[in-house]
Amino acid sequence: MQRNDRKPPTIKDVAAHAGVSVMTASRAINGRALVSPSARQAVAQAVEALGYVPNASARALAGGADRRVALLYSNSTTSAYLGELLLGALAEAPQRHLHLVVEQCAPGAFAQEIVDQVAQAHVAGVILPPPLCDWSDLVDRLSDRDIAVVAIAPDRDGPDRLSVGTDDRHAAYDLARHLIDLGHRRIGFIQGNPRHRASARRLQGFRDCLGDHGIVVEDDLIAPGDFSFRSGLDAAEQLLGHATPPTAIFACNDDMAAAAITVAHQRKMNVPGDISICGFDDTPLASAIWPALTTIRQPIRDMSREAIALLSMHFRSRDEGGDDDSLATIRLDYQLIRRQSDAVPARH
Amino acid sequence: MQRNDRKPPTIKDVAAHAGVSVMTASRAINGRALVSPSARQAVAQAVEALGYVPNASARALAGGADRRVALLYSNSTTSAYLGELLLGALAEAPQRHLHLVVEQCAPGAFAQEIVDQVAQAHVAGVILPPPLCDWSDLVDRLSDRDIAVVAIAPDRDGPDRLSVGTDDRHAAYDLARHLIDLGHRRIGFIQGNPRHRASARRLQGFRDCLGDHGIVVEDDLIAPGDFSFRSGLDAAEQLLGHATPPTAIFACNDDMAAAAITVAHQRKMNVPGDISICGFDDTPLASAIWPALTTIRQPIRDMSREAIALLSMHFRSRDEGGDDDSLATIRLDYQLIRRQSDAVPARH
DNA sequence: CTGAAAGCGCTAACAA
DNA sequence: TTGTTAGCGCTTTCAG
Repeated sequence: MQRNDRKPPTIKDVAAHAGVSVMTASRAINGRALVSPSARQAVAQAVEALGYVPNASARALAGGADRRVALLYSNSTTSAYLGELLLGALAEAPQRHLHLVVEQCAPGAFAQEIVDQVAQAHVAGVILPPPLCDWSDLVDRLSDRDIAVVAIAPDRDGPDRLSVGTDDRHAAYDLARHLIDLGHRRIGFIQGNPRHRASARRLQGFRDCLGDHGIVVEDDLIAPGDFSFRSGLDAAEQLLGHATPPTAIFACNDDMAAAAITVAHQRKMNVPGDISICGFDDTPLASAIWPALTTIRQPIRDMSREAIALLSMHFRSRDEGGDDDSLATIRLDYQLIRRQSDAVPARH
Repeated sequence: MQRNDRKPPTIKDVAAHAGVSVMTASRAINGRALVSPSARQAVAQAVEALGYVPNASARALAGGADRRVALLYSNSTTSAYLGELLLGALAEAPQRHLHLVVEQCAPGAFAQEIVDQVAQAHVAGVILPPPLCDWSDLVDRLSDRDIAVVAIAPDRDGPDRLSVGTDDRHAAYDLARHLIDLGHRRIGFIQGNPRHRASARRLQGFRDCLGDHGIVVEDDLIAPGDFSFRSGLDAAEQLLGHATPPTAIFACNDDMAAAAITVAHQRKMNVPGDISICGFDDTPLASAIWPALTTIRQPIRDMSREAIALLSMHFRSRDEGGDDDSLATIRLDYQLIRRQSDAVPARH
């Protein structure tokens, strides 16, 4: 039961223990070339024996390569989403020699104020989760100041900007496909907030899938919504009150799916026996309710991880190749999470 | 539209700009004593003019005072909770000159493994959210290794350990009081998971309050639960199926309160017209459903903020006073969030 | 009250 | 393949 040492070992201790110079130790530790296998191994053993952990501050200071990057969030970012983003970013940043700072932008602030705030923090780049990433005035001003921007799941992406996201259309297609594979033919759809472009993309995926399977999409079965539980209630009433109600409902997010379940229960319908209901996003709500929702999970944590990686690569290429802007869009895989809210349709 | 400078200004630039030595600048910036008002002001102006931001790495390296502290979480910590904890800790840590690292402990790991992992990271202290903070084997082993531990909302606290939390009993008392003030006399209670001591404390607060107002607590009106939505469904059925049902329900968390609302709706009852329903914790669910829940909010973000502060003070006193362990328990204020799920009872 | 010198732990750059 | 020299930006001595 070894006690916590007063002073943690430094690279000097490692070098001494391994019988090499500090520089060789440094090189070995960082896995650089130009180190003999024997020296490499000796250092590795010393590190192990001493329980050496590099001092990040010293490393950053000496390397000069420590850059600050900010994760900016607004008060409309839910803490669950933010939590995931933070975990991904916090895990990746040290490995990329980036120092992460987290900043909240004041509610109702002007773009210029936010830019000033960020600039004052001397960050070289910012990660912008929605809805900030879709605030073009903000993004433009940041770019004008020479601050790199990575958008997380933006409404619009393209080769002219750094972004990471998932393919909403494709995910919606897959979820619809899942329902069709179960045997459903009449499928109701609850739309998301029309102001979010993701809504349109999810609907598009849904439509494409039904079309590809030769199913005609009735307008009556596409109900409006805005992502709120409340709107899901109304939409579900419309769908389930239909003369020939659907055997499945595809809600554009989990909240509205939960609302649909509530309405189904009010109407004494069994979920999923009488009606299958699927959500989107895999929020905590999805597994908090009964029946738990079959839904689509976005890899939020991976997104921020990739965002950090993207920034790191961007800085590197900019430092080296001059103005070589290797802008990129990373597309991550979503996941269909199957739970208990879907089943084969009841035979009539 | 000033461009982002290649190199951020250093303390040297500030000193030069202010016409003083680097040392005076340093002292002024850190608000130390022994600096003439004139020098202090000159430095302040220089900082302002140059947009100087101290380099945290350099500061930590030189000061030698950079300590690492870990926020340890298990996979049973929800991301919303974790997100709040992170925001608080990330905001406070830099100010206290502490470097925060975030570590997940592997699911199913033994206490010893987790301790080894933490020890390898060379942290001087850890913040333990529930349920980790109630794992006494883990806490003991950490202490044995001379690693300071701050428990967040532990089941059991006392003068022998560092902890921060809220007064569950008191909060429950207040919420019950709120219902009584509205005019309710028959109040149902849905218990939390009996394995969490918070459940017992909430029930105690509820009982105490009713007792203080001369209301007899019928055993029939105390329904079992375990914090899950599912259990809330059963409990609400029991309560609302009672020969003389209560006019209000106090659920031990939001999930169960949401379940109670679902059941009430199934029974064609109006919430809050026919029955008031309150939750606890103010999770995102509370405002995602209709009617939005009146509930108790725990200041999670402040808890982690205080936890960092506690660690900082602990280190300081230990460094100075030798083995002076000024252990402390911080109790934060909760907040009663009034939304739309409660009202005065209907006249019969 | 102020400043000069030294060094925190590490890694560029150079030399050997 | 290695070691040496310098210095990152800041703060701690300790002397003015």
